[in-house]
Amino acid sequence: MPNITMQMIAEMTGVSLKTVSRVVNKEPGVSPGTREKVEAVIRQLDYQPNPSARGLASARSFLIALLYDNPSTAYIISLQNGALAACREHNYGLLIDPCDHHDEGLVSGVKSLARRSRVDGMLLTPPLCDMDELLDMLDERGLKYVRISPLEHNDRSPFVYADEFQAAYRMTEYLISQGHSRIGLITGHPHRSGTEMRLKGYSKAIEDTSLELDPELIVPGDYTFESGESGARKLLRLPNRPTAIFASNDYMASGALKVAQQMKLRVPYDLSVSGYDDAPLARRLWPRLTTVRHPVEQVCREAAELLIRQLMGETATFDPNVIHSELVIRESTGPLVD
Amino acid sequence: MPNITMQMIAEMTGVSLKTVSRVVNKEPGVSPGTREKVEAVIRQLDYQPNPSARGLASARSFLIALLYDNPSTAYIISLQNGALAACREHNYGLLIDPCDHHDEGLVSGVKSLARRSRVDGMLLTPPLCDMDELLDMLDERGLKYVRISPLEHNDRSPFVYADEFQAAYRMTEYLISQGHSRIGLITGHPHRSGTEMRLKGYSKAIEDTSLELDPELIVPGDYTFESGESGARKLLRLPNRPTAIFASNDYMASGALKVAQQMKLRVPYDLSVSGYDDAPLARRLWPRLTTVRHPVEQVCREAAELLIRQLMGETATFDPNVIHSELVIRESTGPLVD
DNA sequence: GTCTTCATAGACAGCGCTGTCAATTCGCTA
DNA sequence: TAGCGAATTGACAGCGCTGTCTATGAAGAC
Repeated sequence: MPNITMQMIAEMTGVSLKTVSRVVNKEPGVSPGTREKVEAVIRQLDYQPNPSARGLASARSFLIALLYDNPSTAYIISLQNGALAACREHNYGLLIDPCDHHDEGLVSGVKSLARRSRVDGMLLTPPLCDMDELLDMLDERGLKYVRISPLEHNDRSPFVYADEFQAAYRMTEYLISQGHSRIGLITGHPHRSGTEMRLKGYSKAIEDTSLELDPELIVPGDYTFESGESGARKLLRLPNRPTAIFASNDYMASGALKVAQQMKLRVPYDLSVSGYDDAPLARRLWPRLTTVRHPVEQVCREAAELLIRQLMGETATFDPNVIHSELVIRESTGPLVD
Repeated sequence: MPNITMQMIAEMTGVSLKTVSRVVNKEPGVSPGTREKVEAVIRQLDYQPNPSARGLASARSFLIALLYDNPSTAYIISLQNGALAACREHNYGLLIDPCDHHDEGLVSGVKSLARRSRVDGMLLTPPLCDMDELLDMLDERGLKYVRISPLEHNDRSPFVYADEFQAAYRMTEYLISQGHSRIGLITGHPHRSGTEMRLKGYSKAIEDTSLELDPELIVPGDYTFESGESGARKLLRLPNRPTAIFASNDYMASGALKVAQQMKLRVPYDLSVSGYDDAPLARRLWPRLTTVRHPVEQVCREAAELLIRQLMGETATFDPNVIHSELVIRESTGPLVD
């Protein structure tokens, strides 16, 4: 059985090729009656347009690329799932491309990808979305792109991010509501997006509740398990140690958990520990981590939607696209219990 | 600057369009001199053939799909990286498609993907590679596919797998060499590939060392953390408890670790625990897990190579493609110490 | 020197669609 | 009832390649 073509649909319906094309692409200028007739035949034969022919004739590929450089597999998979959802909806293809932002050849590598694959647009994730060199190249080539959780909320291109400030604020507020007045914070990697927003959310919540914002209680981390350990150790050795630790991600929180266990502190009775991201790990630890569900998938989905809509001709919107995060309360936090 | 086309290369070199095409596709029938001249111009202009045009003219898409249905993000990413490596080498595109093998519409979903995207071939991962219905559909449509770690090593299609039998054998042998004579095994999910090979490797190693193969020491698991916990609990409550536990994957090993800690058993001094897969988790636990590095990436890379070579016209090879695994000795195993 | 053979090269017709522009029809108005 | 603009439809020329077939020229056989 040969593949079904537009020509065949046209002949069967008794209209011209072009009219079928109009129906398939939901273009205007087709009477409702004709449209319906054509659609019926299309459904009946389960016609699928040939992407190569479409691409050749219209000088587009109906492909977008997702560029990432992140060590966390769970994060990448979430991104992908989000992007895939949007792609499926609009019948776009998704090409994935792992990058290394330390690589000198990154920009030329991406350029070469763009030339080879002829993708119509790109989704840039941290830290790639903050590399000016890369953005310059894309601008130069006229490639559309959407940034995901960029550090800079400028209007260089559309971008999407989660309300990490607000989420951190609410987490801190929650810990305070559990009776904690000395809450330690282990910050994230200084050059990563989110780090600052999480810190600011924490600080603002402390201030708003007129607790003391003790700089001793804020220790640096870098999102690794090890930095969580050392951060927690530092906090727990303080003369007046905190009764709760808010780690800026779940890996660091699990490091904190380990230290607490080593110091014979019972979590949550002697110490509350909370994380951020709701990584799979958060549910596997014991006690399970109270954390923030970082809506990575939705953020990426929204970004892909935005990109595709732009490619389909909508004018770019530079409104901030904020996705809402959610607190996940589990067993690693609670009031102090003797 | 308009895009460079074959026509332009042809004009610049003073040869015909078709000759350039021959050079680009490394077809025979071009004299070395001409070939070199054309290649020089191609390099100079950094010409990249238009995939849509190629696809349209040759009725191929130069795209392959990777289908997966697996909860482990690390596993998926490894698969992807392997497939991507092969694709990059041969200038193929990779489309990824997460599936749900419980979904009734799976087969028709994949069919629809194939029709929409026109992929030239597919990479099937467990458990999809063992769904006869799916394979039937692919055969019917004439789509080439390569199976990754299938349960059945038949010659329905080429397939690639890792030497899990051998790896489990060597792990068991290693534990015996550390002085353990009662080694518990927590098996994997009964319907998953690998499970049986790991079990058989264990059994054979025990027999070959003329130790007693005690059925009490083999407890069922299903690759989840929880089943690791309950399996370990069962083993450690045995009157004559094992001094080493070999869990069929790292999640279950981490469950065993937790139980050991709860029972105040010092790992590895009172109990050795080993896993399988070398998941990221294995390095994050304390003590770090002795495990087997499951060469997922290489397996998938090999599979993609095989598929692409087939698509490029090589006749299918049904030789078993076995990829070698490696033992990773860390701190969770060792001889007993009082 | 002619004839065959082979390696090399080019001409040409699409692949299945979209964009442009021209043709046709329809609903009204005057 | 002619006339007009808007809505609807279709004809046609490519998009940039590949596959098929034919042309050219040089080498070798006789």
